[in-house]
Amino acid sequence: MRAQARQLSAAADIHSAAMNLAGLPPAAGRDTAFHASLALMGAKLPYARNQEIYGQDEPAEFVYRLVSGSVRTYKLLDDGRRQVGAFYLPGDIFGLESGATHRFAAEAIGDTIVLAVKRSTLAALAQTDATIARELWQMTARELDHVHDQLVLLGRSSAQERVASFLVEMSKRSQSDGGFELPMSRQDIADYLGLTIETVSRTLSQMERKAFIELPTSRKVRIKNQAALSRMQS
Amino acid sequence: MRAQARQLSAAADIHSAAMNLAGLPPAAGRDTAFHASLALMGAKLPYARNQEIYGQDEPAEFVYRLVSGSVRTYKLLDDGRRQVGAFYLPGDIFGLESGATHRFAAEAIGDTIVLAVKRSTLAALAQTDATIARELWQMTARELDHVHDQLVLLGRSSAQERVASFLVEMSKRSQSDGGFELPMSRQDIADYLGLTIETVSRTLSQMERKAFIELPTSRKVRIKNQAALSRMQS
DNA sequence: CGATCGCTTGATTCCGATCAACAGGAGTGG
DNA sequence: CCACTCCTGTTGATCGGAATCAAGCGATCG
Repeated sequence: MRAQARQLSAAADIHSAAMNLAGLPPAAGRDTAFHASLALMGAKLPYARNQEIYGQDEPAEFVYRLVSGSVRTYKLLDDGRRQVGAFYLPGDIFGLESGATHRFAAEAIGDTIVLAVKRSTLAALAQTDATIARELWQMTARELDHVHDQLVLLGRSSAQERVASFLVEMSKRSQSDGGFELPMSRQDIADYLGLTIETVSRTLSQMERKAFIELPTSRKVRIKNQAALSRMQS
Repeated sequence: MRAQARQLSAAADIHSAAMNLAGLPPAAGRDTAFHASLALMGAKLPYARNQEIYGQDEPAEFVYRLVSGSVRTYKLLDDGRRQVGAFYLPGDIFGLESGATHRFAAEAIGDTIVLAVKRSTLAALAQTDATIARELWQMTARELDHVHDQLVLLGRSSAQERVASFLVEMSKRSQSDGGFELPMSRQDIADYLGLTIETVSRTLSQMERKAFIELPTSRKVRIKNQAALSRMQS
């Protein structure tokens, strides 16, 4: 994070606001005043595969908008067990905290570019602009909704249901026609769903055997029977 | 909820602001401007044991502060599986949503009294008062933190770890010296921890046999070895 | 071309679920 | 007051789904 801080200052100097706006994919509900502000104020930062963006319990200095690549957030237990909190795809905001520190660590899954904005800047904006304040709140509330769904998944669902839900979620978020790419490994998926890699792998194979999905490569998924998959979610 | 709406209007007429402020137990971090406003504007509402306060996906018209009794929020799956999202104790706020509807249902566990405040009132306040806006956001963020911990519990912890965490959490929140009361049933605990009643019961018995806790009655817990319990949490 | 990494598949184990029985209260009505 | 039922919780026996242990298979890369 020390090296990153240096990078950030450099990037802020180099990139103009206009440049930072470029290349962002359109996404529903994302063309808000808040998002616009983010783009105007942010500095582009590159992260390599598996590089830490911030650590658990680190001061939350920046908020991030994912430009390209993908990100996972997670908590680690002493004995190495890991719980992935969320995956972020291009256009997503992450690292937004109301408190002082990040409760989850964040890592780039593949090579990734993010737009980083100082939290203090947003806080100042929110102080005078009720719209910004509301959008910050809504963003946290949306995360809460998502994690609430995850609760049901982890607490009361079978392996099949978890994997089905995961595929449906990823499919939706990738607005893909004819298959989508999974940026994360089987281990990432397992740690997200509270399963083991073996169970995830087996369940996917099983779904392929039933012709609900197709796996041209291990990272590429094509849903062949959306209805069946949706029914599996429960 | 139809009957309750009538009750609310009546209560708002009857109870004065001063009356509503009475009898609230002091709680850390709760003497905020927001809480004060809540008390001033709220109407007291009584709910009987197991009575619904609001349903899942119902419009979020009110925000609640628990005066006495206790509340559980939960999601229900088609086949009857239930995931309890949280338990609320006197002094806690619940039912706060940023979106239009409640994502979890809420029920009184025992006989309960709540203070209900119109969401629109808070929204109006937040529009002009950045402090209120920030407190609403923080409240949602605190829920998010809690649910994040719950994620790790449900995704990556053993039955023993879950029950130990639950006891430690309840103990803290009940600021009890010499044991505390569990307002909720074994089924409630099981649905909160993603376990079955049998497993919860067995695990508690086991902890009692190891002399980590004492169970004078099934609803009363006394922690005899805090250190051991904390170590079990993982 | 050997080595490593990510993934899949098979065999076995084990933790928690399920099925089942029973005990202790609380509430009800005779 | 007792007899009854209902409800909640505990405990035992068995089962099953996912974890664990283990092996092997490409693909990628130095």
